[in-house]
Amino acid sequence: MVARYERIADDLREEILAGVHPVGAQLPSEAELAARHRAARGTVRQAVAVLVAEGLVGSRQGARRIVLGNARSQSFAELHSFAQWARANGYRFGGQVILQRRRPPSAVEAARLGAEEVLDVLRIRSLEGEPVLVERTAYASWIAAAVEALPPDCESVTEALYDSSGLVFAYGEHLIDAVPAGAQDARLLGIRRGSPLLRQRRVTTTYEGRPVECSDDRYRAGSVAFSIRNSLVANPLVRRAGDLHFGA
Amino acid sequence: MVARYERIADDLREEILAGVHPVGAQLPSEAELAARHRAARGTVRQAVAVLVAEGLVGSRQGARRIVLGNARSQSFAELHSFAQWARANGYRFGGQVILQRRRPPSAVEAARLGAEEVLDVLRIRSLEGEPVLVERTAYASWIAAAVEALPPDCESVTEALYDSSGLVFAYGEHLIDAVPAGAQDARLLGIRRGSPLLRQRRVTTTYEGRPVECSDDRYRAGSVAFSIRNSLVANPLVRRAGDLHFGA
DNA sequence: TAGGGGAACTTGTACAAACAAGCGAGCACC
DNA sequence: GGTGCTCGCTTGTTTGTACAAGTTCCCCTA
Repeated sequence: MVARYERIADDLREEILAGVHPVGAQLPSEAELAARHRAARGTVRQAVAVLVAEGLVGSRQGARRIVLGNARSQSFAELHSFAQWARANGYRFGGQVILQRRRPPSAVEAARLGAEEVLDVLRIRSLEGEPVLVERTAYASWIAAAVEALPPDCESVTEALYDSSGLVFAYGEHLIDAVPAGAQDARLLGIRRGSPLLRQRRVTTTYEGRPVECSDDRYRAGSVAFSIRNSLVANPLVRRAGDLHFGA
Repeated sequence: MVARYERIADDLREEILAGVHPVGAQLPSEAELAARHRAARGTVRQAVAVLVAEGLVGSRQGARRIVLGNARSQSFAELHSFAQWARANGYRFGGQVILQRRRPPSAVEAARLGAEEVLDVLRIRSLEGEPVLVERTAYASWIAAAVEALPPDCESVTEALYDSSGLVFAYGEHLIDAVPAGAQDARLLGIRRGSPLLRQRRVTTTYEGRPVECSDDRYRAGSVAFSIRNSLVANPLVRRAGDLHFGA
């Protein structure tokens, strides 16, 4: 059973992606959408809020909403799971465990995962036949056994862990920066040492807030980029119009 | 006049940051919060939604909300404006225009800005006295004159343009990846050619959806990282495949 | 013609009420 | 002991109403 507002949001999104509402155009008013879908205004507002959060639509008090983009920007799953992202975008991809062992956690890992022992896994991932990603993940000990049970060439660890243990990765914190390739990175990716890599460090937790893994993913430059669409609305500027008449 | 739900959200955020609700702990129920603040449940829900969107709090049906983090994540202003980010974090910073000229737009810029001519500005930015950022921005012609009127060592272009023209950067689309430093990058940042740089390309528009600028910012590795906190429910960040013609 | 004043429209905030759906703890039963 | 079930609590969805606040555009006036 999908919620009413989700169906309305889906309808609207589809219209936007189909070009019914081109970029820069105005969306129908809440009242009109409410009438069209025979829903209360609150429900329509909830639907539009979804699109605003996705960055597809811009909204400000008093003016009609406008269309900001027409590309589907997608979900947590894509950001978290290389496999889900690659599959959703129709890429050929693969993965291979290079090294896997239990060891005591580093100071950072101990603080993040709160574990006495972690399962350290080194994976290499490929896209369209080319190696693009070196993944170093430390799993909390309570999930280690399930990870060890996976085949070394497991395509999607996220999905495999869900199937085998019902584990759901629900929240993540990500740090993105650039680093030069180390000796091991260079060998695994087939590039020169010191080449630029896009690094994504993350900590993932379950719904209950229990930390699951702590990972350091390094992408070959040019293979992958991160995209963000955002707006002032979520974090309003402190200044207000009115300075306008006096300022310069 | 601040909205009621914003005050409630601020209160809650403050409590979380102060450690009243430590990471992993449960938040008071909506009913309790409503009683405490003498507000309707809907208002409280709106307040909590803010924190959920910020990634501070996790929420799922049936269970009490839990605290996910105790650090504020990046705001739009911080992501958009180097100066505002640096100031908010208490860093010493500076800026200097290296080159500024009008020129015809590239194909990409023409498509994104819809202009016949752009103002091309090359800026270098420093943090704690060290040069960390090379900024190449193409401004749409309708704002070019205002940009040219700014002093070459203008600290915050965003704020200066707001003061002089009432211009507000409202929406942004950002692409983040890693690239090797070119000859000019290397010279300006005082690093070796080929060193890793964290690149943030962005297009910014006004409230009306009118494109203002198209920029290519390159950070020295190690100087800056982007941080994102997300959940299964909502997240703003998306991964994109390489070979990225910007915005296509 | 330029500018001010409104009126109509549109989104934002707040309250109240009701039901649906999921979670967790405790209880009874085997 | 453990398994399954029920019940109360909590969050999710939906509707309705009222007012506040900002935008847009037309019309009237100077």
